[in-house]
Amino acid sequence: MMNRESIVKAFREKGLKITPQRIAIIEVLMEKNDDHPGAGAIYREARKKRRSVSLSTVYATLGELSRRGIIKKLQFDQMENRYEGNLEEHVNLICKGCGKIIDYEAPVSLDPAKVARKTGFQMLDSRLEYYGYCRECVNRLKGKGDRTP
Amino acid sequence: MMNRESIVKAFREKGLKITPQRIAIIEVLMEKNDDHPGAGAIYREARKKRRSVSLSTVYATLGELSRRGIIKKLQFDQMENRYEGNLEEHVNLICKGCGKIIDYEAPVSLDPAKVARKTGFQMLDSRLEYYGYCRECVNRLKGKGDRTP
DNA sequence: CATATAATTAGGAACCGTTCCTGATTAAAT
DNA sequence: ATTTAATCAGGAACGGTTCCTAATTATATG
Repeated sequence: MMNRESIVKAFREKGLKITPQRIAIIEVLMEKNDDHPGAGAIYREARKKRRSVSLSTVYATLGELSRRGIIKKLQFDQMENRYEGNLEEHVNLICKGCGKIIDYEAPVSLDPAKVARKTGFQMLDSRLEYYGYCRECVNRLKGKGDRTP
Repeated sequence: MMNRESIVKAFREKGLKITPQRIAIIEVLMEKNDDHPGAGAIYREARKKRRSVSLSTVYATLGELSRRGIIKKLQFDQMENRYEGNLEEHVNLICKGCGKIIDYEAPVSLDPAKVARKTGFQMLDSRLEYYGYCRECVNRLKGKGDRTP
């Protein structure tokens, strides 16, 4: 995750304006990075810092950030999309119970050159996710007679 | 991918009824397995076999099949969800140009025991995807001056 | 084969996170 | 201070998916 100054600098260099709303959103992203927050949570947190932030501004800013590769957008169908600042290749462990997302560092990347040779496919970005239950949810579901949570 | 008979058998065993609509949907899934078709495509193909298939029946049947682990539902946000019969652990190479999904067999699985020991997370199912451009789209985008497609 | 019953079907309404659209506002450069 | 291009807020629109209901149908049983 970049720090606030480097993001502001990147914004200026791209010709993007530094607005109080964007500052608030960026701060939320950094403070809540471990939570992999969704647009809704970012909106609620950003409004605590500055009341005049609209949901469309949050979406616009998150779109700008992810389009420029400053953050990564994790897209889901059943669950709202989430955002993360950790751009290193890693596995996301996603809890089906509470939605928590845990970063797990592990060397599971494919060799792009080998993939291209075998299939002609040019890899750009990856999505490595395992779904299951986090420690807390496993404990919570135990004792309820739920053998296979 | 199971064959038609084994799916029909599994249906009977679960107490699910064998209807012409379901037969049509299952046949489409087997014939178009390599396409990783979405609900819309399955609906259109199934109607060719039997006119009296509704979209809601397609969704209901696909839901039944994936809930029972007979097929796997690949969920997306921007793209319609897709379904696949290949239940072996593999990587899906997903083309941003045309939506094609290529199955790539590679040993990229994590060790569930090690993950559980380090994080307490109980892994259930995985999602290993790489996004990029397939051979055809790379060729198509070349010559358009599009250096980085 | 007739009947009872539980399950499935068709069609449309509802859902909801996300995107799009507009006029009003604001930051940045000169 | 002025100009101009970009951003903001609010709400409408979107679209794949899910939910809902009455009508239909498959299956088991005698």
